[in-house]
Amino acid sequence: MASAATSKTATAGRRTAKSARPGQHRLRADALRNRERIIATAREALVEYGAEIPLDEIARRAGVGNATIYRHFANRRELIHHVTLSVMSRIAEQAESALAEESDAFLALRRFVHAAADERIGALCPLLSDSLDKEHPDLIAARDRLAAGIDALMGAARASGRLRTDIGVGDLMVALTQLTRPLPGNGCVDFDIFVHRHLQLFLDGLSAPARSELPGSPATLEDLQQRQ
Amino acid sequence: MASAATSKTATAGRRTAKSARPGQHRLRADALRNRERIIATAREALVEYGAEIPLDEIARRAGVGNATIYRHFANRRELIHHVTLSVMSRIAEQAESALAEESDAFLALRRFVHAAADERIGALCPLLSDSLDKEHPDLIAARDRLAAGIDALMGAARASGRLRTDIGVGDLMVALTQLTRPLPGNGCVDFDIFVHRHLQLFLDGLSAPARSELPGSPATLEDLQQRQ
Amino acid sequence: MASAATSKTATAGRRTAKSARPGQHRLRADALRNRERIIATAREALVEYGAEIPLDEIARRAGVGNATIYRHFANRRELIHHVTLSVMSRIAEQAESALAEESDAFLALRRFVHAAADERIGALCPLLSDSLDKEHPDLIAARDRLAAGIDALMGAARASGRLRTDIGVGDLMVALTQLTRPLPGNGCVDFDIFVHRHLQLFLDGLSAPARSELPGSPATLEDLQQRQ
Amino acid sequence: MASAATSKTATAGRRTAKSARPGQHRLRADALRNRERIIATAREALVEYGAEIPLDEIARRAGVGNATIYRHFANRRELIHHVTLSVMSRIAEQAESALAEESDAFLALRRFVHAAADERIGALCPLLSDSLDKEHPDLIAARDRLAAGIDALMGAARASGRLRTDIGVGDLMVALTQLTRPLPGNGCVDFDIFVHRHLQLFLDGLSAPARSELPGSPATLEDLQQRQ
DNA sequence: CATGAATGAGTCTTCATTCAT
DNA sequence: GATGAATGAAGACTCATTCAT
Repeated sequence: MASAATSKTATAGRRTAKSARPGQHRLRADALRNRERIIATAREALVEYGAEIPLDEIARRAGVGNATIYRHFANRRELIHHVTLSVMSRIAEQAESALAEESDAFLALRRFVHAAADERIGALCPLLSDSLDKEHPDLIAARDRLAAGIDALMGAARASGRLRTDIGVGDLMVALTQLTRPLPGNGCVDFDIFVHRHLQLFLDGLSAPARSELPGSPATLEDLQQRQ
Repeated sequence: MASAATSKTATAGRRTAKSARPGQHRLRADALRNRERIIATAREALVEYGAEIPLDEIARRAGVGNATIYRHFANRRELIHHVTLSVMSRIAEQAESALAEESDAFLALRRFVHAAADERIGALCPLLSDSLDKEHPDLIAARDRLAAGIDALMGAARASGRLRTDIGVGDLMVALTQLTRPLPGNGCVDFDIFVHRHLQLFLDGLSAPARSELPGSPATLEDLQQRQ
Repeated sequence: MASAATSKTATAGRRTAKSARPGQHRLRADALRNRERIIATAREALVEYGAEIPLDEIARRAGVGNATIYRHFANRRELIHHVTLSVMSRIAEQAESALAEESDAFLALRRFVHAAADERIGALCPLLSDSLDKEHPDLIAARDRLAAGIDALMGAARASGRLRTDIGVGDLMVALTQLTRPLPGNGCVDFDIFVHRHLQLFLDGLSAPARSELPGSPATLEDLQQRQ
Repeated sequence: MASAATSKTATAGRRTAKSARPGQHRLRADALRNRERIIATAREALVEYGAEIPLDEIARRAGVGNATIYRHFANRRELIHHVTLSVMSRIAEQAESALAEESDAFLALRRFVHAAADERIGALCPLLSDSLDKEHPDLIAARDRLAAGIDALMGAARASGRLRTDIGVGDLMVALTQLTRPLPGNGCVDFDIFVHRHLQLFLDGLSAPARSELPGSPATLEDLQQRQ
C-alpha cells in the first residue's frame, strides 16, 4: 500500500535525528518491525486507554523496553505524530478504495465512514488537537491526500444528488472523529457497537435533501487545523 | 434551582467524609459559595483545558487555595462526580423547560440539544467515563431525572411524528456527548461554532422518516452505564 | 545584609510563576527557611559532588522532599540561578567589607580572594557556564555589584602601586573561579588546603611590578558573559 | 611517539578483558586506528562538551558505532582512564622536550605550562578525579613519568634561581589543571585565549623571589592522588 | 570486527493528596 | 474554615551498557 511517509524532514535533534529516516538509512528488519509494532500498539492503546496513556504502558503492550520507543520517536509528541500519519494514511486508503469499488456514491461514502471508525480514526483527534505540529510537511501531505479522497467521495455523492450540499470535508471529519473518540480511561470495546449507530444517524443527517439550515459554513481540513 | 445533591451517602473518605454534607449540617454561606464556585470553575476549566487539568489550576481559577478543594471534595474523583451531577442537573432543567415552553415537540428537542451543548455536556462524558462511581445514588437519581426529561422530549417528538422511532435516550445522549467533547490540551473556544453544525446534522438524521436502518438496538441510559 | 534578590521578573511559567516572588507575596516563615536551606545545601552539594548532582540528592541533604525544590524553583536551571545569585551576593559582600575594613589595599584584595574561595565561588563557574540565563536582570545586577566591588578593590590596590596594571576584573574572577572549582564526583574537602596555596601564588603573580608580558588584554565581567 | 600503554594488567571486565591488550595480541590495523581515534575524539569532546558527554556522542564524532567503543574499552571509566593516560603521556613528552630543547630553564617551564594547556590537560582533572582507578599500574607509571619530567623542569628552574622554592610538582599540576579546565556544557573555544593569560600570571607568581609565604606545604603527585 | 538496536536504571518534573499555620 | 507549603508516587526522557545482526 502506498505510504504517506515518504517525504521527510529532519527535525534536527540536538544529537541525532532519531525519527527522521532519510531514504539512505534503511532500518534493520527487526527495528522496522518494532517501529511498526509500536505504532500499531499505540493506536490501539490510545483507543483503549485514552490519550494520556503512559508510554511505558505502550512499551509494555508492544513487548519492548520503554527506551526503544525513544529510539524510534524522539518524544511522545512525535510518536503521536506518527500514529496520526499512520491512521490518516489508512483512512485515506479506505476513502480511495471505497470510491473505486462502490458504484453507488453515497454507499461509498457510507462504507468509508464506517471503515474509518474501524480504523480508529477517533483515537487521534488528529486534525484538532494541539499536540501535533500542524506545519509538518508529512502531516500536511497526509491531510491533503485524505482531504482529496474524502472530497472525491463527497463530490461524487453530491453529484449523485444524495448528499446535501451545505457541508464540507471538515464537517465530516470532525464529526466522524468526535463520534468515534474513545472514552478516557477504560476499555470500552463494546462501545463500538454504538458508534456505528451514531455514524449511521449522522449519515442520515447528511443525506439530501437537507432537512434544516445549518449554522456557520462548510469547513475544510485546513480550516480545522488553523483554529488554534 | 433544584439541586440533585440533597440525598447523600458518605463514601467513607480516608479520614473524614468531607464531601458528604448531611442536611443537618448547613454550610456557612461563604463555604457554600466556595463550593459552588469550585464546581462551576471546574466545569469551565475542564472544557477549556481538557480532562487532565490539575486541581491546582482549578483552585487558581476559582480564586481559592488548593486545599480548599479538598475541604469540599475528598479527591479528584469526587469533584468530578459533583461537577457531573451539576451538569446533569442543569441539562435536565434544559430538557424540562424546553418541553414545557416549546409547543413544537421536535423544536423542543432541538432546543434542548443545543442548550445541552452550551451547558458543556461534553466536558464530562458524564454517562460513560469510568472515573465515576456509577452506583452512586445521587448519580443514579440525576441520571433518572435526566433520562425522564429526555424521554419526555423524545416521546413527544416521536408522538408528533417528527422523530424516528428506532432510537433511544442513550443514543441521543452518547452522540450529544461525543459531538460536544472538548479537544484535549487546548482551549478550542471557537470550536463551538462547529459543534452546533454537527448537532444540527445529527438532529436531521434523527428526524422521521428514518432514512436508513440502524445497526444494533436503541439504548437507554442504564445500558450505557452498565457497559464496562 | 543587603540582598541582590529584590528586583524581580516573573518568568511567566505556564501555570504559576513559582520562583518569582514578588514583594507582595511574603513567604511563610517555614517556607522561607526551606528555601534558604535548599540554596545553602545546593551550594555545598555542588562543591562536594559536582555540577551534575541530582536534585533528589540535594533534597535529601536538605531534609525536604524532592518536590519541595520544585515548589521554590521551577527547574534545575532556576535553582542554579539562585544559588549563583546567592554566592555572588555573598562574595560581593566580602569584596565590600574587605575594602572597607582593610587599610592596606593589596591586603584587602588578598583577603577577598581567600574569602571568596571559602564562599565556594568555584562551585558555580558563575560567570561562564551556559547553564545560566545571562540576560536575567538579577544576574546582571549581581554581576554589576560584584564587578564594582572587585573593581574598587583592584583600583585601590593598583593605586597603591601594589597591583600590576595589565589585568582586569574578569581575569581575577575567572582564575579565582577556576582555581577553586570542586572536582567532579568526590568530596575533596581537604582539597581546600591546597586551593589557598594556589590562590596565594596567583596573587603573587598579580603583584606589581609585572614580571612578564601577558597575552591578550584585560577582561571585564561583561566580556566573560558574552563569550559563547 | 612513545606510548605509556605497553605494560598492561587486565582489569577483568565482566565478560572479556576487552581493553587489556597483551603484547601477543596485536590489533588489526583498522582496529588500532579506531582505538586511537576514539581516544583522541574523546579528549577533544571532553573539552568541548564537558565531562558528562554521552558515549554515543563520542562515537558519533569519532565516526564509529557506539558498540565499537565498548569493544575497545569495557566501560566509560576505562575510556576515561585511557584518555587520561594519553594526555599524561603527551604532556610528559612536552615536559621532556621542553627541558631538552630550551636552554633557559624557566623558559622551559613556561613553555611546558602553555603546551600542557594546549594538550588539554584540564579536560581530565587527571590527577584528582575519583573517576579514575588510582591504583592502576599504568596510571602510576604515567604519573611517575610525568612527575619526573616536571620535577626535572622545576629542578632546573629552581637551580637557575628563577623558581621559588616553596612549591612542588603537585602544586603546579593542580593549578595547571584547574586553570585550564573546560567549562561545563558549552564549547568555550575562545576561552583558551584567556587561559594563557592566567597561566602567565600564575607563572609570574611562581617566579623567584617568592613574594609571600604560602600556607600548607609543597605537594607531590602522590599526595594528590592519595587524598580521597 | 563493527554496528545498529534494545534495554533498565536513573534523573527531572508534575500532580494528587496531606500537613501545618 | 481557609490557605500555602510539603510530599511521594508517577511519567517523560536520557544514557551506560548489552545484544543480535
